[in-house]
Amino acid sequence: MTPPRFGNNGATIQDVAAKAGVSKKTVSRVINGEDYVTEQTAQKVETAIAELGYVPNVSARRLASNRSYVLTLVYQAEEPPGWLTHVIQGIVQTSARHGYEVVIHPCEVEEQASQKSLQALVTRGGTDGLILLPPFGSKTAFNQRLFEGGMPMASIEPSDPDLPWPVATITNRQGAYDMTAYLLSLGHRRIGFILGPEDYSGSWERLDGFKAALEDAEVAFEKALVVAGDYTFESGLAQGRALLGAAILPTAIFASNDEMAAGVIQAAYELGLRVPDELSVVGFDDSALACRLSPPLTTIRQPTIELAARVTEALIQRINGEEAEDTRIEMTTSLVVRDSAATVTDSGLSM
Amino acid sequence: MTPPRFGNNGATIQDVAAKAGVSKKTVSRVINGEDYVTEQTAQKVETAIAELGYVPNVSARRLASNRSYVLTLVYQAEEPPGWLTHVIQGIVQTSARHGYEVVIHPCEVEEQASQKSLQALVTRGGTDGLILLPPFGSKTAFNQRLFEGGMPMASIEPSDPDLPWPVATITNRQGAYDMTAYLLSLGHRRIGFILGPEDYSGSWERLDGFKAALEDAEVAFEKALVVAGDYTFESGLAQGRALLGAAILPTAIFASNDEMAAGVIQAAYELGLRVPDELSVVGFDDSALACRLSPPLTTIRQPTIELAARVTEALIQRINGEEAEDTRIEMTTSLVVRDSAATVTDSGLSM
DNA sequence: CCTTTTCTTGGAAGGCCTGCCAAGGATCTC
DNA sequence: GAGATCCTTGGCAGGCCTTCCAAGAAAAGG
Repeated sequence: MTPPRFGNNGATIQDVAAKAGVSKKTVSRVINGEDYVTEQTAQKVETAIAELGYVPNVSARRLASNRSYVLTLVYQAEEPPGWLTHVIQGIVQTSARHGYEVVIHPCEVEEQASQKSLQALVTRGGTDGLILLPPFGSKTAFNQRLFEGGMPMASIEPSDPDLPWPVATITNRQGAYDMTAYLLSLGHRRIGFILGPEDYSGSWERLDGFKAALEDAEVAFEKALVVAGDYTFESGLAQGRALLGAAILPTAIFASNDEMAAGVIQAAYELGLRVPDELSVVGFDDSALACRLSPPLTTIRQPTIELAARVTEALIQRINGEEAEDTRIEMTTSLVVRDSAATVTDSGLSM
Repeated sequence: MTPPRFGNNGATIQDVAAKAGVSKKTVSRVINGEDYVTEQTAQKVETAIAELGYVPNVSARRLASNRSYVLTLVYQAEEPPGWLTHVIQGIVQTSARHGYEVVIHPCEVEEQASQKSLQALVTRGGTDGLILLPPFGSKTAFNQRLFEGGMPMASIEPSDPDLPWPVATITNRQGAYDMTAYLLSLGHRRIGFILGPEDYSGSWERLDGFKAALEDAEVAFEKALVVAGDYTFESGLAQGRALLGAAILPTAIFASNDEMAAGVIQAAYELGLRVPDELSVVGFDDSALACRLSPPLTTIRQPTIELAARVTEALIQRINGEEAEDTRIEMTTSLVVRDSAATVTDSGLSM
């Protein structure tokens, strides 16, 4: 009936204090790296800690300090972004350095339940900060309420372009511009574009970059070549089929993320179109998928781990009440040329 | 200087008790669903809780009960298994139902540091249970020590076949048998096999199933057709090249996971071999990657979410001191036929 | 009807740490 | 050299919940 115990049957702060011949409070100061402790006293305490193998009890610390030392990662359960594991890496690395743990909180979208569970997590003091992944980084009434209630939060690739909390994003527009310029340099003039979800601001930024590159190259923008996807493989497949079944065929398709690009490659495969000889296909994100496709996907790399690390840093600063240096982090993307795009050829044009 | 606060500025158990006209202890009983509370009293308490919007403070509960209500997921940081997000889903669902939160703990393998951080997590009472993903589910001295120290733990797809703690695995042998039988039914007789990491027991079980199917079909097992990979895409690519560059060509290649199968497909692509017309390629796991490849991969599905859910259930039972019903969970796999394997043809044989 | 068991509640005593305040000593200032 | 200022340490009072124990009420048993 009694629950089993583990750990902290060992030393407590009291034991360390006794061993070092100081007060609990002084030990506490040493542990937390506070000022006003003599080098000598600190030394004694450190020694005692080492000898006893003392590790502070998190629960007690949390209760006393009214902090949880927990950061919560909120993302979509069913369709997590392909870069989730990278994001986690960045967050955990940084969190660990500051003594924070990371709790994961996969949510159902549009779900009352997930709001309730998040609300509960927050009100019971279960977390010190929230990191929101798309599509949660938006100005919903719920988020607004959390923010105004003083909950530190941060977003990676937010849905809304301007949020009052720290935000980390990439140069979506420039990335799309670079990719489009690259395709143009290969001679492509009819380039299909598959848009991301309408409610992500990044989707529009990518479209924007695409348009800008066309304009700069004085290539006419054709509305018929732009179709709407939602960053899923399935939408890429469907829209790929649509683009390749239309009257005027594109010689290249720029899917605005890798998942959709994989869908396009599959659509091409179904139709017996060889990539890149007969159709160039490019993506965006440089997710794990990209180099596993055949042909390996030419795409835009985003420095996800570092992005996550930076935003975590900013969040922790905010938790500590420090004025965050950068409340809007923007990291630059880079073009990764692999094999899925090639110079436009006759066969491509004549199809 | 003072850290910001959020939440639990609201009601405490004391407030609820006052409002309901009972003692704190009685409220506690209601919250924890203990016996010996009248329906009527419980009702009063419930009402008070609802009206005050009371949520118990986790830190206090943790300190008092000497439990953390946290489960920790341990996995490899650099090369997380492709089914990680599914595992997380299963774990979180089940944990949430039991009031547990899930902390992620990506580790470096072979790293003193990760052991230290895990040890710290454990001794300071930061977690009630560990869920180990490969390659951590093994009989290392460190794990043994944790286990003997009374730390509840569980493994998914363990490296060692017999562990003293609960283990969840799939029918690796049967799955590989089924796949091989399927390939044989398509007429393949020279089937290449790419093995997983040597120190995973699952790798050998899969090889075992492969051999058994050959034997049952009275097809000679050729050692030269078995090569060693390590479940990474890169190893699949390398070994795919090796198999396809050898003197006697296989008509099909069975990569023992999807990542490696993707590598083989890429190797075939490089050589201009059409899959499945000239070479059949199959995988194992039915990871997200499988249906995104072109052609979509024929593979073996493992019910990852449910597997994770079941093992989490078992772990929580153990934490609660209940004798776990099943200490070894084995779930059955199923063949998923897509397009990457086809009947063996002349072209394949004559290559 | 009284004793024994079962149910239902309450009270006190912590869990281990940190925040706040105070106090003594050292250092500085003019 | 006396007062002001800083540094360094300690003590106490919680934080909010649970565990343990006790006690009264109700039910059961003889």
